Amino acid sequence: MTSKRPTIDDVARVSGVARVTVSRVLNGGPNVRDEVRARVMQAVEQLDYKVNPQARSLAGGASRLLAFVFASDPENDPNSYYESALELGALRACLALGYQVLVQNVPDQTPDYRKRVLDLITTQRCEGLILSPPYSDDVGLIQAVLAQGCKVVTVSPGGPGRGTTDGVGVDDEAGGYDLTRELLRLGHRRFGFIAGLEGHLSADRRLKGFWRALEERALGEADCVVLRGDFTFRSGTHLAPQLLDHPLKPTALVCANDDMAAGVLSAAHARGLSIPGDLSITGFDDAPVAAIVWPPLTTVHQPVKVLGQRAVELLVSRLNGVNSTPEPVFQQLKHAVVSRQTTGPA
Amino acid sequence: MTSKRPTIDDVARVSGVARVTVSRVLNGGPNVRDEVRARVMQAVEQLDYKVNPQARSLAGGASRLLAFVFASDPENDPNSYYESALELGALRACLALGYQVLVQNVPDQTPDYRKRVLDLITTQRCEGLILSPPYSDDVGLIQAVLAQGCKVVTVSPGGPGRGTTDGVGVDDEAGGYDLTRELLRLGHRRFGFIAGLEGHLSADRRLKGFWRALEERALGEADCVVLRGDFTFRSGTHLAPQLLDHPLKPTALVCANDDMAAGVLSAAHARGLSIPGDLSITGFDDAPVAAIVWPPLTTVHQPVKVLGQRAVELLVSRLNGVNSTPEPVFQQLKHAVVSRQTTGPA
DNA sequence: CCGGCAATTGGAAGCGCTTCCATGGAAGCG
DNA sequence: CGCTTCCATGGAAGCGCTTCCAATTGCCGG
Repeated sequence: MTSKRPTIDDVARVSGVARVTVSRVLNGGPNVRDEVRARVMQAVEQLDYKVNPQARSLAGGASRLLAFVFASDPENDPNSYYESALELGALRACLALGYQVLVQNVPDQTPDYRKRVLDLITTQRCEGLILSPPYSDDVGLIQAVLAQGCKVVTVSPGGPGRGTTDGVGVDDEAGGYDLTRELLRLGHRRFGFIAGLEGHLSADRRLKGFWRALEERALGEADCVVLRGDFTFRSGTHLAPQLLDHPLKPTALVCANDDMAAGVLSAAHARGLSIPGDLSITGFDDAPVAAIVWPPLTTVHQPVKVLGQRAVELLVSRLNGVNSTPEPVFQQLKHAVVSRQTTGPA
Repeated sequence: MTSKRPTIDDVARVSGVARVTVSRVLNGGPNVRDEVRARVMQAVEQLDYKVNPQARSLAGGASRLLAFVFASDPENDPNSYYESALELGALRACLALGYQVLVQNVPDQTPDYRKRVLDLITTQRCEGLILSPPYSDDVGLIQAVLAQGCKVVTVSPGGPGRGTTDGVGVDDEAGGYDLTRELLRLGHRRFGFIAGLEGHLSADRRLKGFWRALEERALGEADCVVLRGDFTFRSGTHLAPQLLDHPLKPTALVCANDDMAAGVLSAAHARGLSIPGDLSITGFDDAPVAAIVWPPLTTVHQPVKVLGQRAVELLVSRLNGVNSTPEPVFQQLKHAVVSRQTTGPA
C-alpha cells in the first residue's frame, strides 16, 4: 500500500553520516557540529522522516506515554464536564510536549481497580499517571504506582494525596467559604448542603469551607442539613425533596457541584418554587450546565481545562528531570465565585 | 526501582520451550500441543508476564493503535456530550479488544487540519482512524488516509462519507421526519429551524427529514425560517430572537441538537414565554442536558456511546480481517423520539 | 518397510532505534 | 614536543518481540 516509511538509516545515508549521529541530532544531543546538524535536518525534511516511537521506546526504555485515569461509572452518563475538560487540557499539553496520553476509565467500585491502574504501567508501559478524584487521594494506590517507578500527578487532591506526590487544583475550601459568605451576606441563615461522593476529599473541602463561614457567624450544625449525592443531576433531583421538606426549612441549598445543583433546580421547578425568590441554589465548578439551566446558576468557577494542562506539564517536568525537587509540588490555581441568578436575598 | 519486568525469554526458560513457541501461544497460533500451551500459560501466570506492546509492534509491524479524531474548537468548551460519549464508547470497546485509542482534537478551521490527521498515521503509527463529523464526510481526507494504508470508520456520515468507507450512525433523516410528524400532529404549522454547522451533513439530514414531513402536509419553505448555528448553547441563545421576532411567528422551534435547543429554551425563558404553552422546542441527540433543562426537552434519542463502541468494533474487524467485504459497511442503529415537556399543542 | 506429508518445535534474522565504548584529531599544558 | 583532555563521530550490541525457514517427529499408503 504505502511505500515503506523512511528509517533513521535512510536519513543517515542521505546526509552522509552515521546512524548514531542522526539519533543525536534528533534528540538534541551535544557534540554535533552545526554544519552536520543542518545537513541531517535537511535530510529529515527531504525524506519526511518521522521517528518510530515504538522503536525509540524499545531501545531507549522511555515510552513517552502518560495515562489519564478517571472513575465515572461506565454504565452511567459519559464522563462529566469535569473529566472531559481535564482530559482536553491534558491532551493539548501532551500535543505540545510530544507525549501521548492514554485515557482510561477505571470505575472505582470495581474490586480490582488498583490492579487495573497498575496494569496500565506494566501492560502499556506508561511512564506517568494523571489521577483524578477520588484516586487523587488514594495514597495506597499512589504509593503502589510510585513504587513501580511510575510518576504520578494528582488533580484536585483533597488532603493525603497532597503530600504524597505532585498535584494541581484550586483551593476548594476557600471556594466553599467564599460562596457561603456571599449567601450569608444575602441574609441566609438556614442551609441545605448536598455533599459529593464519599472519598472525594476535594469536594469535602468545599463543605469544610462552608462550615468555617458559618462558624464565623456563630452558626453551626443545627443550621444546616447535610446530605451526600453522587455528583449527578439525578442525585440532585432525588435528594432535593428531603432538603425542601426538612423541618429546618432551609432558604439556600448549596451543592458540591453544578450537576447536582441543576438537579435541585429542576426539582424546585417541579414544585413550582420561584428561584431565587423562594430558594437560593448554588453549584460548584462553573460547568457549561451552570449557564444553561434557567435561571443560570450561581457557582464557583475553577479552570478545569487549565488544571489538566498543568497536570501534564508537571508530570513531564518530573519525567525529563526539569523538576527534581524532593518534596511534592502543589500548583494551586485561582477560583472565583460567579454570581448568576439562582441566588437572592433570603 | 522496579525489578525488571520479565520478558518472553524468561517465560520460555521457565516453561522449557523456545521463545518462538511462547510467542505462538501468546498469539493463539496453531500447532502447539495443549500440554505445552498449558505449561507456557502457567509460566506466564507465575511470572506475571505481559507482552511489551512496543516490541511487539516493532517486530510485527502492527501497532494496535487507533485514533479518535474530533473537531471541537479547543478554545471553547470541552468536547460536547456527543464527542465525550463517542469517545467513552470507543474506549470501552478498545479495552475489550486489546487495542489502544489515541484521542485527538483537530479543529477543522485550521488550514493544516488534513496534515494533522495524516500525521497521526505517520508519527504515531495508528492503524485505524475513527472520524467524527464533519470529518466523516470529508471524502478527500478519508481517501488520503486510506491511501496511507490506514483503515477508517466514520461516525454519522451524512452522505459522501457513506460510500467511501465503513461507518456507523442512526438514520438522521428519519429522526428529523419522526420528530416533525409529532409536531404536526400537535397542530404546529409555522416553524423555525436551527440547523447545524456547514459541512455537518448528518445534521443536515435532520433538516431534510423535517422538510419531507412538511411536504407531506403540503407545507413548504414559506412555512419555516431556517438559520444555521454551531451546535453550542450560545448559538441557540443568539439565534432565538431572530426566530421569535420573525414575521412568520413560528409556534415550534426545531434545533439540530440539544445544546442549541437548550439555548433557545433559555432565551425563551428570558422573554417570559411559557414553554410549551407559547412555544414548542425540540432538540436532537438526547444528551444529558435534555433532561436537565426545565422543562425537560423533547428530542430524538441516539445511542451515542454505542455508536463509539460499534465504530471500534467495525474498525478492528477490518484490521484483523474478520470483515473483508469489498464494499463499505454501514451499521445503522435505532433512533427514537423522546417526548418530554417542551412540546405541546400549537 | 520406506518415501512423503502434516503436525510441532526451534534457530536465526531482523523491526528501528538508543546506549555504551572506541576512535581519531584538535587543542591545551608544562 | 610529548602528554593529557576534549570534541565529534562511528561501530557494535541489543531492547523484546515476530516472522521466515529449517529440523524433528509420528503416521499414512504402497
